[in-house]
Amino acid sequence: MKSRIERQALTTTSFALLGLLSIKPWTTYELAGQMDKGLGKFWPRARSMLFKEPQKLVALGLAEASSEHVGRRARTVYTITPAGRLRLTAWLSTPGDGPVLEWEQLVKVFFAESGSKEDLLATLAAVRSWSDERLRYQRAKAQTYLDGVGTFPERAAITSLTGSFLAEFEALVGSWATRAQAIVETWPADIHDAQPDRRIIERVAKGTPLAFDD
Amino acid sequence: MKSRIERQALTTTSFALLGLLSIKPWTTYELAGQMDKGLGKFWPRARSMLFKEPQKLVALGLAEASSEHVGRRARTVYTITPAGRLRLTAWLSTPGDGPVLEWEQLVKVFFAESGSKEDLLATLAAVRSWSDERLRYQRAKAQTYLDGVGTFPERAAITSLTGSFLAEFEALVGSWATRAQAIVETWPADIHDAQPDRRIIERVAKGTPLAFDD
DNA sequence: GGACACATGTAACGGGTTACATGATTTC
DNA sequence: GAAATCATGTAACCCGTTACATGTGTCC
Repeated sequence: MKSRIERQALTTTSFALLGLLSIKPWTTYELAGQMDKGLGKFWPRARSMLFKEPQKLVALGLAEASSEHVGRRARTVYTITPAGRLRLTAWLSTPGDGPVLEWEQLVKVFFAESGSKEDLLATLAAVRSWSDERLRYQRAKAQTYLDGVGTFPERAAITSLTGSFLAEFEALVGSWATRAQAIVETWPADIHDAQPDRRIIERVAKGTPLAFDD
Repeated sequence: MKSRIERQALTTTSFALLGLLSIKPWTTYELAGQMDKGLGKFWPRARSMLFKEPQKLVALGLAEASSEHVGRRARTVYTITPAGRLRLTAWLSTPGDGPVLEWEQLVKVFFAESGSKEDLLATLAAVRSWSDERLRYQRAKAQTYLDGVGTFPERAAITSLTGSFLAEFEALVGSWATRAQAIVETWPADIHDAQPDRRIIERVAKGTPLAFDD
């Protein structure tokens, strides 16, 4: 009979951490930083997860923990084991799930008829701000690579793929919001009376390059 | 001292259900169907949630439940109350969270160096399939509106906004995958040796219209 | 030497998932 | 009339969150 820990299946979160460890050893705090900067943009998890998960990896022999000291306070550094690398490689050869989007603001847009036109415009403005801020960050990060001061230059081939997706996604969110704002402006105060823009529906139906134009 | 139920704050999931009820009364099963078709694309939840949440709404007086019978089996129909409408309207005037993306396949791309080039190309091919399938669905749905047989024609002004975002997002995912495939093809078998494409990084840094071109 | 940001965790709770169970309806 | 599919739920489990607690450098 297997112990509890052994039975637990590894989650995508486990592999995300294992993947980071495959790059170099990290303290838990550094791991959290990586989550904010890169990985967390497409696999977001709370900080506290990053304290629990590595312990599971250690219990399974996929990582090792070592204690360091800062003053009289301890901290833990995690290192991947050969077994961990094998497990990670095996995982990469299995199919993964497609993108899952969770967007509260869009839920509010979807039910906008129960609110005022101003509410809807305010939500769209917030969407634009979100996009602007994210893009500012993403651009700055790309610039560090051009300046030769990027964090992991040896990984730039890969991270430019994921990074460019993120930038395009954030740009799409922003340009969609701008277009939506322009459309909603033309609507009457009572959203129930708004008429659909047939051109938009046609573009979706035809699959014509839904574009960043205008 | 308040009872447990009263104290529980409503979640976005609660409001999503309340929003659906604001359109018309539904059985739980129909609610689940709506999740698959529309809302679930940007607020995905398991079916079982849709049985628990409405009970909370009823306990708070925001909805009412009535029992119908099909054969000797009972089913529940939920209807929104005036208090429920007020609550929904109030919610719409508060700010919402920005998009949250969770994408396991992109995690696999991010750690592709630990796997083979074939693994990476397989993942990218799966991304394309995902995009193709979703777009097929989205296009068909848009076509029903052009044909005048859409489910809620009176809501078309709103749903064409959310629907066009979804279509553009799915198209972006697909075109990104295609471009990534082309780039990865040029890489050596050992991904560690791959050289970054400087043009991509420049485009992100400049914020130049990251486009669907090529 | 007080304030404040940075660093390092723990504990409890609950939203959400997977798995299970079973009744109706249609198909052939 | 068996099989497959649609319809309607329940229950247990756990991943992930929020809230809490406390140590360490640094700025002025």
